Amino acid sequence: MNYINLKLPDDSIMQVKKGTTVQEVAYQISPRLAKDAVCGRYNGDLVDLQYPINADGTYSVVTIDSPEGIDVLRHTTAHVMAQAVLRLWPDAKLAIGPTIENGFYYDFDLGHSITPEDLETIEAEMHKIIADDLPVKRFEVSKDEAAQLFKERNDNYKLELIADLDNEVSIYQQGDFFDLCRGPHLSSTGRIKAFKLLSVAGAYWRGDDSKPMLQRIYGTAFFKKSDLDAYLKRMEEAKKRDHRKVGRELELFVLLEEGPGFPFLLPKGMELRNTLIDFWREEHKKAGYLEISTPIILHQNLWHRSGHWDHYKENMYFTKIDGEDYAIKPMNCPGGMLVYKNKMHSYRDLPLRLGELGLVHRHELSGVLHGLMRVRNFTQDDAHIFMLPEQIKDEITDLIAFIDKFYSVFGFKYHMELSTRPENSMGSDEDWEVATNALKAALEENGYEYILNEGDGAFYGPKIDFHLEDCLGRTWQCGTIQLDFQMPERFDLTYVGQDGEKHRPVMIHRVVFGSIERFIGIIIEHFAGAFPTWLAPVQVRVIPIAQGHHEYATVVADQLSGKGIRLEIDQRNEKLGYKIREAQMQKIPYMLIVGDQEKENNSVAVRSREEGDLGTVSLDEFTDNIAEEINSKTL
RNA sequence: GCCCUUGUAGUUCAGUGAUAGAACAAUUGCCUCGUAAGCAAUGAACGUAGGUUUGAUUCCUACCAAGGGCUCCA
Repeated sequence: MNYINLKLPDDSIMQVKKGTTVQEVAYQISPRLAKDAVCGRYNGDLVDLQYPINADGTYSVVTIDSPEGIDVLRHTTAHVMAQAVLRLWPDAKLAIGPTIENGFYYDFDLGHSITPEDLETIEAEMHKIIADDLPVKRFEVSKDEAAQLFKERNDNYKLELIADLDNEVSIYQQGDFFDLCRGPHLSSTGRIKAFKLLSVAGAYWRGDDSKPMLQRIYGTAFFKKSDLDAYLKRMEEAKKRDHRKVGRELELFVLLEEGPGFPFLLPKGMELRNTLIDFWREEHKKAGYLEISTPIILHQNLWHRSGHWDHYKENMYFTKIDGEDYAIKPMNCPGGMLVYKNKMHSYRDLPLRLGELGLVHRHELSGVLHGLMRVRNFTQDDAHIFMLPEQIKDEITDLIAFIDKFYSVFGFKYHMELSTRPENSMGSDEDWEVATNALKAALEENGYEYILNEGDGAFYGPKIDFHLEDCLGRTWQCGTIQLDFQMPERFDLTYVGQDGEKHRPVMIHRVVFGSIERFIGIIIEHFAGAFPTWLAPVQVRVIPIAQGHHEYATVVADQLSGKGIRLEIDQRNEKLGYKIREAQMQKIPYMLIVGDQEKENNSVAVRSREEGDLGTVSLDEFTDNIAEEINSKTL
């Protein structure tokens, strides 16, 4: 009898008979482990439970509570869904069916348009397949054999996939269904306990808009019903704080048919925006920035010169003035270049930091517009920093700390990504290398962790992007630092060095919020509309109990607004409970209830949005407290 | 831009081949009120343009807009 040695995760060696399956090994370690086993990891590769181990190697069990385990479950669920779809519509052709972050999808090509109602029918069919507890089997075949199989099913998508593969191809089969798949899979369909089909959507074959449009069904699956329910509940939560819904309810902004992708900010949204901008200006002044403003419409020659005509034309809007061609700016940089060129600069002036809250317009495809998150015009909190080459690293180091300061105020966590040279870009390889290395050095020498995105840079230079994470764990790209050797070259920017000669400065483009509008959308969802007091468009609502208290309410209001506090008085002829409910729904941080007692003692009864009735304090005390809260930007 | 779904009052949602209904909001009146909805009355809508039909908000077509999706490779 042959024995083999398996190295387990705790570095111990286990001896088993040659040919023992992954499942059996797990059972020998512990029956409990075998019960929770989804598949195994043998010599680093994921393998099915039925996989027989024939040689020494490392071994570990993948269980239902690991990310890989859930992935396998979802993958098998995708196969079951494909099987159900084929039973219902035998002429369907299968494209791809991978797992994604929170579930899976499968793309189909079929004549019938799948409707949301069909999802229930498909689910019912899937439940039958699960109830039958069909064993899932793996076969390894040659490419030609595989091609033969899918030719019979007339499935040109799979044939295309097979053509791209190496010699050995694996097929998974359950009942009458088989699919091309790398695996691994659950051992049988009965192990699927909790799944749900979520939506149908169109998707191009291989994401290419010149290829046929397929029908994609999204779904998700979990090992426990309670996990599925928790996931669905989290989705509901996210829906409740959707910035489009909250923005309407709190009267922050609107999007109208008259301006698709062009948001209107309402008075309260404008308060929010102005508060953000005040904060931005204050910090930028402290950090040595000067502020400029450049025109929205500029002559087309400028855009030829900047390279936008060649690289960004598709996203730009154009207009004619006095017979000349003009363009509406999609970016602020060319205007910034002209400001720099307006006078001579000495090396002593550098780094020169020019900030601009610039309104840019970009033509985005109609199908991608989304609330404030994806729009056709937005305000960038831009800045262009001109400096000596030897100042790059320090400047970037300072910038990272600067951006960090902003995000901390909102309680956002974030991570950074470094993007390198894309196709269709400008400049020499050497410039790109120098620029990329400077960014890398600033990150690495300061001990920052980052993700590398090859080929994802801007057309004029590499960049560091900041992805912040909101309270639901979703990430949003906001800040970015982009190094640019091209623009100074194209605009022939110079400074006079110590030697009295002209030299070429290096430039950084950077934003902190990214788009002010989008940042507003993000914080709406992050705070679910319940903004910290310093940001809240209305910080206090004074609520007189009855009409006899209106006069004192005005006294209270005058004192507070004298300190710059934003407030409203609710003088409607309604009951106290009614007014409180409404203020509560408007998520106003503080309600000040004033009646006879308060009037007598020059006090206010404070009710907080979060904690309810806080009791009575003197008007002066409340004024001091809230001023301090606003000043410190307490979360 | 492309695919699917959806457009009814300020908002959320009913509904019908012939008279379009509710709740909340708004306005007005009554109640003068102590911590999440007092009572009543009133005004207010079928996205746009064609077509089918005796008759269309409803069925059909086009357009406009909104929602989901179009990177995550068997």
